[in-house]
Amino acid sequence: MVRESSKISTEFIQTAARILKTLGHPDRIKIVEFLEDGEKTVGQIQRELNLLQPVTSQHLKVMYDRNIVTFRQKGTRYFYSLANNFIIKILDCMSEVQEKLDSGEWDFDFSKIENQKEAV
Amino acid sequence: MVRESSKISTEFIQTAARILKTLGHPDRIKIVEFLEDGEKTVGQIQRELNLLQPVTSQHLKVMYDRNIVTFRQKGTRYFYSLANNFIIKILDCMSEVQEKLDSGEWDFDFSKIENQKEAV
DNA sequence: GTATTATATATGAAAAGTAATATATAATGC
DNA sequence: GCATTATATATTACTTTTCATATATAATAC
Repeated sequence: MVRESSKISTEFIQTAARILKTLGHPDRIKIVEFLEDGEKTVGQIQRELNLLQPVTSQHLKVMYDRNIVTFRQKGTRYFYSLANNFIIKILDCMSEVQEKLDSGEWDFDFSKIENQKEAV
Repeated sequence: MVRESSKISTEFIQTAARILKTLGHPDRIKIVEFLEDGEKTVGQIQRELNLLQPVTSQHLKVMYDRNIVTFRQKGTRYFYSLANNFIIKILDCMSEVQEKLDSGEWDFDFSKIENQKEAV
């Protein structure tokens, strides 16, 4: 459970950075969390998150291009699902952190980073 | 170890997105990984990653603003260190995934997402 | 006090990401 | 075939990020 300081490979760092960056959007986190429940159509996702259809498709396309989600097509429906275990790991990680925060075991100064104007 | 599907709160999603996005840069992942070893000065980080000094400071400033790193000043030296446990969790997560990939237990199509031109 | 070292800040250009509007495509129901 | 439904793609304006160059600041060594 505790990290052994085995260096992360350069190759994996590239990939990980790409994935973390892509998941660094609230709606995309919500989408993958929703998909953890099982495959969903674009319409289901759109309604669940209250997004515009093209925006939903755009997020899914970006995530498909980066190997975060995959899909199967059935008629006019596209059923999207999570493409790999890394994503599930990240979701697990977020859940664990949320629990620690909820239980008060960890503290986190949300105010410090939210709704903050970008720098550099 | 297996995720209980307790919804992640909207508030935390905002924060998590911010953090994931910020860590979504190869050099920044390398920096936090280096910091896991203990606090480091800007110069140490710069030399370790072979970056320009202002670029190093810029990365550190962005991460400071988003509560990923913190620092103490001693003379002209700034000693940076990790600011919270969430970051360590993410590093753990990446290590675990790397191990699974190395061991062949998991497979991941790196080619699919690397050096790829952006889409929308 | 002058030079040097360590680091921060300012600025600007180029690249990437975001979100909206409009349009295309393709399957389905009638 | 025609309308409808589900989704993708194109385009564009806007915002943010990234990286480099230049400069400022402040402590230290001499």
